[in-house]
Amino acid sequence: MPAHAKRNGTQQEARALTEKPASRPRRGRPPRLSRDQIVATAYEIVRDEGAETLTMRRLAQALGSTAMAVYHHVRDKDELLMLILEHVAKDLPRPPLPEDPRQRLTTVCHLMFDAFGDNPWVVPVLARGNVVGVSALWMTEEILGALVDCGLTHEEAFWAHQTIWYYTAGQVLCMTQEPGGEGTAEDTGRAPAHQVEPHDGKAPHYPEAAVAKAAGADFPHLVRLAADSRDIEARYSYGRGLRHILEGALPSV
Amino acid sequence: MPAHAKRNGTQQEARALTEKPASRPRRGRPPRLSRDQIVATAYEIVRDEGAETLTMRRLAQALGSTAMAVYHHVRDKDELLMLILEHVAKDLPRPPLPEDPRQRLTTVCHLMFDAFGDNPWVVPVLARGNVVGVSALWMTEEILGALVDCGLTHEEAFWAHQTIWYYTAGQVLCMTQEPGGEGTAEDTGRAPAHQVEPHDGKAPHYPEAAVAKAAGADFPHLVRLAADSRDIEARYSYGRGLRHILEGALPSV
DNA sequence: ACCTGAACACCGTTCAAGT
DNA sequence: ACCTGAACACCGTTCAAGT
Repeated sequence: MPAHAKRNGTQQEARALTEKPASRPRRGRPPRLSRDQIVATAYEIVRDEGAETLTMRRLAQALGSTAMAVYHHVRDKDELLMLILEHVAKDLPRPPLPEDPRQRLTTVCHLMFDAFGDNPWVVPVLARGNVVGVSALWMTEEILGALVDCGLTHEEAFWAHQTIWYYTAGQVLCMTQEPGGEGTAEDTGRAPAHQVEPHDGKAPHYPEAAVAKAAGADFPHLVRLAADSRDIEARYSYGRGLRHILEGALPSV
Repeated sequence: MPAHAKRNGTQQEARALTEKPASRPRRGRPPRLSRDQIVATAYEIVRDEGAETLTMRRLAQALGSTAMAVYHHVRDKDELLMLILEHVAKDLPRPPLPEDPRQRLTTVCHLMFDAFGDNPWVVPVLARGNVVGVSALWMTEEILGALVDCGLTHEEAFWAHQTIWYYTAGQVLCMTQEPGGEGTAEDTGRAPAHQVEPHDGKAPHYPEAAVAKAAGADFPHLVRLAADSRDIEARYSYGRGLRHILEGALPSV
């Protein structure tokens, strides 16, 4: 008994019936799925529901097709992820950049950070390193160029770029921690067990949790920090860390 | 923290069947598995074969038991990971630290980075944020303390710590990219398809791959970098990025 | 109390077959 | 050429039962 025998009858047909130019006579069955359609739908899933909910079966269902039909257009899930990556990189805004190299630097870095903030799932994909988002390469080029224009050698520019990249990637990855599912306002009823009880409505904050755990030990700075770590963290930003890096990496004005 | 909140409400006492006379009379079957044993074995798997090979079934097999036996000692896989984390944090070296706060800072940061280098799998676990390795908390404390001793306010110290942490986490996460399986010297026979051909024996390097992909575009700095990016990268290090951050974050001497 | 085996609801992917 | 369904080799976890 196939569990999914019932189809969602009227789904999205007529969507990709763009004109066939009639030039090339195709043989065989006309395609009902296209790479672009697959990537667009996969992107919507990833954007709306997070990268971890993207499975081949889930995608197929959204396409009104089967998991294996997707494999006819895409080699495997890795390639699919790479295609989604390209899809978002392509549409990234590329505003005019300031002349001053130092301002250009911080502008591009913030563009990069914001792009990741909108698509945090790309960072783990990028960090795996076997993938290059061609359409976002201009950012790397601009950063390197601006660093050189600030007076660094090419070697120093690469090093500074590495540091900036690690910092950016690390921050995006660490910000993508909370699942934030549907249980926001409603208690799920699960016992907290060894987990620290949330201070109020929010999830346990790192310094608070740390201090609570290290009850016995003598960690004055941690304790002091835990007191108002939320406020202090609210005043931290990507720009602050970036300023530190640039002030240390660039020749002083 | 309740942790053992579900105490024995059914305190039936003093029935004597198979007396374990001497000390505490245990009832029921004597345990053949212990939490410590489970954690130690799990750590060995993770250390020797990588975090992604750790599955409950694999662990049970290494223990000569079944997957479900493990669940009697450990709530779920998340708790298991946290226990392994504690296990390695506990054995971290804690050498005497230099008096000078600035030297202390770089020393502790390098200790942290090296610890992660030996156990890169912990960074994704830590980045999920719902876990605190109590036994490694002294590093956070030392970093905060040293930053304050360098003249920062507590707020500034926290910010600098955030930047250092993001940088460190990012670098460890990005270094953990290559699977490095068994196909090192032998061609697997798979077609490279759209993937860039390795330059020599090694995996395609980021700038090389990037330039190869962006064939048409005009990216002079990237091209220039690709020429000898391997050598330049070899001269980059954690210390270099850290120095930039600290020079920008600390008051100038 | 501690452990077992079967089973559930998934996953990515291969394969042989249908149109 | 394009799509389908069944099947393989996995996952984490629940459940009822054994000792």
